Amino acid sequence: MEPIAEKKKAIFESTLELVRENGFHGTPMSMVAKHAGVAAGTIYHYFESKDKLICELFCYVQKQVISVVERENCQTIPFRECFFNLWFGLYGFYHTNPNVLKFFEQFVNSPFNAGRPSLEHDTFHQLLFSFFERGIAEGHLKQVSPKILGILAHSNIVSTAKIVASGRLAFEEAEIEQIPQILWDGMKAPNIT
Amino acid sequence: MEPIAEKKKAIFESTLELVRENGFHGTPMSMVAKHAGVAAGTIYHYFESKDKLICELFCYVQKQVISVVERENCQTIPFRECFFNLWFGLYGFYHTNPNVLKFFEQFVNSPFNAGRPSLEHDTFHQLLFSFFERGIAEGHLKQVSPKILGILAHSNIVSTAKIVASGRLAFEEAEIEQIPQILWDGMKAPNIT
Amino acid sequence: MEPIAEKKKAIFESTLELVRENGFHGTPMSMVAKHAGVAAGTIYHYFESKDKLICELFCYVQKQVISVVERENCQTIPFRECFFNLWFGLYGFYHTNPNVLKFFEQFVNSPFNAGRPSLEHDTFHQLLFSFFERGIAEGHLKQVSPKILGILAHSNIVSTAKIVASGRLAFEEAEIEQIPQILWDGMKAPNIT
Amino acid sequence: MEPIAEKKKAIFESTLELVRENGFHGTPMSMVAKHAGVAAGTIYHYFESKDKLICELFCYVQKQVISVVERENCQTIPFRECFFNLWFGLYGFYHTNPNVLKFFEQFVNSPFNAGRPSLEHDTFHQLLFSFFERGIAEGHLKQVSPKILGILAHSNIVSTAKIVASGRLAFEEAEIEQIPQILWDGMKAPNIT
DNA sequence: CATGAATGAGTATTCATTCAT
DNA sequence: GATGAATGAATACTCATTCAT
Repeated sequence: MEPIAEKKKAIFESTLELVRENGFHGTPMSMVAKHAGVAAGTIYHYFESKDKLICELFCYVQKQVISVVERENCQTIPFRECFFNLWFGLYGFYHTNPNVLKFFEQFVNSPFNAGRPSLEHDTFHQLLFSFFERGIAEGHLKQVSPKILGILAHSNIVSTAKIVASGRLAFEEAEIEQIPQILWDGMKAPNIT
Repeated sequence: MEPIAEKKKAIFESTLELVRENGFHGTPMSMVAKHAGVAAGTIYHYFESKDKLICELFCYVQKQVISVVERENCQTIPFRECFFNLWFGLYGFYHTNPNVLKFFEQFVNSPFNAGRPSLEHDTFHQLLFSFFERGIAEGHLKQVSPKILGILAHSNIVSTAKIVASGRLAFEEAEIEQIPQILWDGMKAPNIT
Repeated sequence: MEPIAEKKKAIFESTLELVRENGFHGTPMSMVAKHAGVAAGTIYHYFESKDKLICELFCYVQKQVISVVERENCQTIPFRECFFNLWFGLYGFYHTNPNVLKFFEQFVNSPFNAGRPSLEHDTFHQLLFSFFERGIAEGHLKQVSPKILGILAHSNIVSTAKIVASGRLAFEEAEIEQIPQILWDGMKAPNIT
Repeated sequence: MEPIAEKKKAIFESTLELVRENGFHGTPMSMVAKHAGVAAGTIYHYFESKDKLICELFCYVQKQVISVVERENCQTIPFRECFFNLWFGLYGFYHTNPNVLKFFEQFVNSPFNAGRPSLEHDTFHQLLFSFFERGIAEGHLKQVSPKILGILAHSNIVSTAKIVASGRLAFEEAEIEQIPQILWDGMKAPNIT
């Protein structure tokens, strides 16, 4: 896998930042070009259109999220510990990369997201689902569709990161740590601690 | 409270539907006008700009959500039952009004949402937070910030409704019913059933 | 001649004031309506269009100017005195009615002025020209076309009033009084004082 | 001083001509674009808005007028001769460039002219005023504020050019030549010819 | 007479995209 | 590859005018 061209990366990062601040519509190609230090036309060497740029950026960013999941999802570690690692791993990633978080949320709720494959066929969700399958199979979790558990867990992480990032609700560190606990208590099989 | 003018309502409803399908940017005023059966200029009698239209629509729609919360949040009913009523009430509302759900999500993640008041000062969240305060005070829930519980519960409802509405994951009715149970189990105080 | 209807006059005066501040284009009918305290539709009872309103206003205002000329242009008074009376009469009128001055200037230089009759057939200029005809006939003025003298005198008055009104050049009262003297010295026949 | 870009000049000239015929408001950007042979968007590469275009055009045109004054205002030529050169120089310029004359008059009386510097700080008027200062200092002119003389002289030239251009008063060449003479006779010191 | 909601053609401006250099 | 001037379709918004009440 060849490393991403210097300029291509600059375009990605600029778009990410600008979309966070201004939204898709508030981010003209000319603005991306200027911020990335390239000419407007240059963007069209790397991306055939603005839509394509946005979609490729989504994939680029999703790969980062996937690598977080892959890092934390370790079969040799006890499931409970793994669950918390995953929660904090993803939360930490979104917390450290608020641009990504904001871009993701905008993308998911935009018409861009229309043509995407069903969740079953998307690597990120496959990983997520299989993680919860393990938990169920090993008897740690309730007998509930792993897909449901995956969605709930991820939305829980995302909404925590969003609310912290928005700064519209003051939180203490300690309070945040209670959140994955709540999630675990809700999902865990009755006989598990 | 005077009833909303006929045309104003038509504009609201058209916007809601069109924004769902096309997003903010994909919904020109001319399209709203045509769909609502009014002239383009007429919209500007009721709303001073597109931005204002969007923001007022948000308020209009949020009032509907608030009325759902008010309906279900009944002090005389045992808290546990009330919790499930609230969950299903909101879920049902979003499920029946997918336009609202989609509009909300787009709005919340858009630059429009910038100038809004902090969550503490918004009626919907106040109601939500006070509901969970009651649960904590009565000893049904864990000793966790009611704000956190409110946000988690609402994001749980929204993501459930979203995933069902997206049709990108097949669900059975019965599976959905497990979700508020998971949430309850996670939030409830240790000694409560 | 019936007196002008109450509302018609209010519309005239509002237009005069608003056009002075904002120009023709910057003065929508709705703004005139509001300022005059009438409904937008009402204006169309009195004037068939905005263009007509502007043109009628020009006539309305020109009558005021004409009455100034008629007042000062007195055959029984010596010409020289009459000349200075006329100069100060018109200057005083424009100075006291800066709205009129500004409106006039805008009108004269606008496309509205296109369809107007040649100066020979316009009452104001007829009066002006005949005043200077007298001065020439009586031997007070140079043997120059009275039309030229009329135009020069009026433009002299107008530019004096404009520069004072603009406030962009500080003047003392005494300085202004020198101006008609300059004009008189320029126009008077060589042997006249 | 780099030469003005080809297209920028075409836009200037087109605007000048069209504004003369139709006024500011009657001259949409699309019309300017078509007349200048460029796309509508191109105008916005050179001028950030219609207002800016108008204001820059004013400066562009004023420079032409200034160069006429500079050409005629020659210290080595006797003042009286210089005066007539200046009068005919400016008159000739306005007569040959009726677009400029009309544009100027419209501009000066429009709201655009609001934010302009006081006359003392505008190059054109500075030149004009210093010309008359010389005349006073050398004893050719009456002891009157040079600013007043400058304004009167210029308005005299402009109104002559306007009335000729309007075609609403028939003139013979010889009659026009009497006008600067009238002006000179009015301004000159008593003992001067 | 008076109103003001409604109309819709018209306008300034933006911005994704192209292409000659 | 890289540039950025040029394009022109698309869009928010204005405002003169109409007409049902």
